[in-house]
Amino acid sequence: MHSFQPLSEHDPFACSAHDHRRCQHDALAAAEDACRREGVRLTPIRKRVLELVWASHQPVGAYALLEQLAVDGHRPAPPTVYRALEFLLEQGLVHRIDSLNAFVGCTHPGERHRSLFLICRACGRAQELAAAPIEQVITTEAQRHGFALEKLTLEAVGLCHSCSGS
Amino acid sequence: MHSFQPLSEHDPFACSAHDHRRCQHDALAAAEDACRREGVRLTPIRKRVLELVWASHQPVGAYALLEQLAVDGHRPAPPTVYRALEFLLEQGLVHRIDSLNAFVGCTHPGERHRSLFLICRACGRAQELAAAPIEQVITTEAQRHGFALEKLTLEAVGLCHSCSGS
DNA sequence: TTTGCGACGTTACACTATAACATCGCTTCC
DNA sequence: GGAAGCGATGTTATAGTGTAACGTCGCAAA
Ligand SMILES: [Zn+2]
Ligand SMILES: [Zn+2]
Ligand SMILES: [Zn+2]
Ligand SMILES: [Zn+2]
Repeated sequence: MHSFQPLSEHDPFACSAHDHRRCQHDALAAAEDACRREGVRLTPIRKRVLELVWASHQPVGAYALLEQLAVDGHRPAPPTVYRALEFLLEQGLVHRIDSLNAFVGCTHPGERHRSLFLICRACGRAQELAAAPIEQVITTEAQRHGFALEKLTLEAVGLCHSCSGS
Repeated sequence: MHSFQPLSEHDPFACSAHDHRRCQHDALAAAEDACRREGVRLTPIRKRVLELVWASHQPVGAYALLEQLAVDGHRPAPPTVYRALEFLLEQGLVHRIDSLNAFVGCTHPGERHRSLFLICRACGRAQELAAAPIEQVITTEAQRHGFALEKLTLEAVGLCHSCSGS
């Protein structure tokens, strides 16, 4: 077996039709593995932030995370949660959604990848898709202009199948 | 002849190799046309903000615009510049770069289009490319997941040909 | 003249993010 | 053991981005 638990593939927009506890649990297990493998520390705060990010498929803002942490009894200051998020970003365990100033759990931790996010403006949920085909087109286009691509932000906003009533 | 002055096509990364006064002038002329055509008012403030956005090919933040406006003698409050930007966005005269919280002049005003932005992390300049081919791929991919796409954020960060020293 | 309306002024505030420095616990090295 | 180093977190303050709410002003329609 390889070292990462593959997260179960499912449709995050299928609201009640999936066992999200399992999403959350698997994500935490995969994160433990990834950190052990990388020799970095998934400290209690970092783990708790990741758990909160995985509370749903809706990207969540840093200050919303702070409020959730406050429920635990602590009331940490902003740098605490931003440092945890920075760590999780570096380890590829969460993604930042630029168009929302929010963070969402990565569904493919441990794999080098770029992502396209489908973000429903009604329910707020986001789905992460592998951007490989699009990445190829964009890389080619960039090269045509002599541009060396490093980072890519691909975010689509619209209506998911649940919210468009189909 | 059609009603929009087509903006001159050139490479915004070719630093000193283009007459940027002309970029700026043409953009303002095209904006005048577009607003007259739409029956909306390009007021002095709106026009001045657009002119400032077009001061370079570098996306510029709202508060940087405020500082520039202050040089004119006025010192408007934030809502003034945000309202101008909102108008310019609605009219398709500027774009917002989500990954930078900044605004840049549209090089294809009056045409329905989606854009891919190439953003150089060294010189800060951005180039707007027509995203039509990529848009097609993404729309198809979204439809496969029952997702009705409405808005698209496509932003690539890297090094432009001038800054990569070639 | 009155009414309505769009644009702008003004004040205050909400939300997002980081700089700078202190503390604490652990490991390493002597 | 004690000193030094270092990563993680605590703490305080502040920077940067964006909006709500309400008032004013000028113009045009009725
Ligand atoms: Zn789930
Ligand atoms: Zn939805
Ligand atoms: Zn130019
Ligand atoms: Zn450059």
